[in-house]
Amino acid sequence: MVDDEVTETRDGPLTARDRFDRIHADIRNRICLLEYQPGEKLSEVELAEEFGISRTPLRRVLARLEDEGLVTSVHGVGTMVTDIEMEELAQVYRLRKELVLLQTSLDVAPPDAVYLARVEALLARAEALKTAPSAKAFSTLDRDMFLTLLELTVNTPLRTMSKRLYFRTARIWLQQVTASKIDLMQEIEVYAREVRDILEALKLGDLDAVGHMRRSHISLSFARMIK
Amino acid sequence: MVDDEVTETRDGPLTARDRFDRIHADIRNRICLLEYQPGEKLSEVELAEEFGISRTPLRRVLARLEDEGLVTSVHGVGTMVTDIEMEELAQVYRLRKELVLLQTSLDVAPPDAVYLARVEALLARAEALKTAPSAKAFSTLDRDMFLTLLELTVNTPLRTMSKRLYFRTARIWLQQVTASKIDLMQEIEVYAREVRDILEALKLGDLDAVGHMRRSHISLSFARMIK
DNA sequence: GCGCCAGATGATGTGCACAACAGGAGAGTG
DNA sequence: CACTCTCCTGTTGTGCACATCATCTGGCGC
Repeated sequence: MVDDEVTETRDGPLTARDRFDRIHADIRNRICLLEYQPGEKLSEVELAEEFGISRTPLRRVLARLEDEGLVTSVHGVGTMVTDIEMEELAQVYRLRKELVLLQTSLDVAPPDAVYLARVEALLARAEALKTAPSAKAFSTLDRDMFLTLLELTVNTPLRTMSKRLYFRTARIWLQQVTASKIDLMQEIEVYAREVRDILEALKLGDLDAVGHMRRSHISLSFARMIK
Repeated sequence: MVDDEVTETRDGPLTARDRFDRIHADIRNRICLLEYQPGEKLSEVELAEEFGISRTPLRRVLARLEDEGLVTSVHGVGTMVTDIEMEELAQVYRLRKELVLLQTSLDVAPPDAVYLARVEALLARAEALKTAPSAKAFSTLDRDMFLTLLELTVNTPLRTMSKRLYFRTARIWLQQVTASKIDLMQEIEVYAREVRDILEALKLGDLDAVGHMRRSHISLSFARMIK
């Protein structure tokens, strides 16, 4: 139930946990952005050197990534980035379709003006992608959008589990785009429209509509992905 | 997404992961059965000696328990069993009420005769509790019942998250009983009736009814607990 | 030439000593 | 007597050397 996001750069000295969270989020992003491809071997010693620590604390990070299903370690072989089987991908998406409804119905915190402004900024980023398309930038935007919409609920366990599920499969979409199995421009168009719709519903205070729209988006996204 | 349950005692030599899962489930059970009270300090060296390993692998177990919210480690102070605040307890229960519906509607595996027999055995254990009431035995039965009903869905992520949530708050009920804030005999009566109802619905193949019954049971259980 | 086994190699897993840190006890001072 | 500073003790966090394991390679027997 521990929030695994790096909250802010504090004034005090960096504690061990701060380093841990930082490195964990860092490696997780690399995996989600396909900088580490599925099947690729991660060297503990190399990563430890890069982050300026020893293997011991790094192994704790890898252990957590393994719990989250992003890597698997095999004694004597190595630590490899996991691939995702079709069946599990489908299971994750089916579950996410249900959880997204809860995110706008369970312990919701109504959005204020500041929040709406942040979503508007995200919409601007989506629009900007049209003129400068980039798969990585898209992935990053989608992640930020996801985390922002997750703030609508204050239910901590729901947040934690939704996050785990999201990061578990976030790289698949990017993988499909890279393999040219999804048309990037079309995907960006669709996404911008979706963000506009969500923003509209947020302004009207219709969170139920937000939930069901997101649910259909996830469903359609999955359908396009396995097409 | 890794299944953290000890599946079976294999013939081959115990691998590191087997030991890890075993020790993890062991300590988790102790916490859930209040053998380690909330706030109690767990000594890494003592636990390591007890399990016949060094601190290094044991710390990995504790790290996972910390991720699951069962303990917290503070540098220079110690590793303490967490307490659960009222607000978080409520959040967990609200979420569990929703997830339990999914467990009988998302990727369900219809129960067969063998499965029904297992539930019947659980019912027998519930009935037996009436003549030999025991809070710990009740807790253990509730856990086994939970894990058994969880098999109704084959959605792995749903299973994993439901389990995490369950074990996060499993000890609270036992705590309330120990503090005599809940009447054990009455609780056992109610529970046996619930199991009978669930078994009935299972035999009829009405999984939807099972889900909604469980949902109401969770809701009522929470209401009795905070009374 | 073919098959098999021993050794080399490189990876993760473990044990251990030490560093870093928080909290308490006790002496010293006003 | 109250307060504070310092040292001491116990705990978690880290670095490092070694154990354990899987894989590959090369030589040996046939």
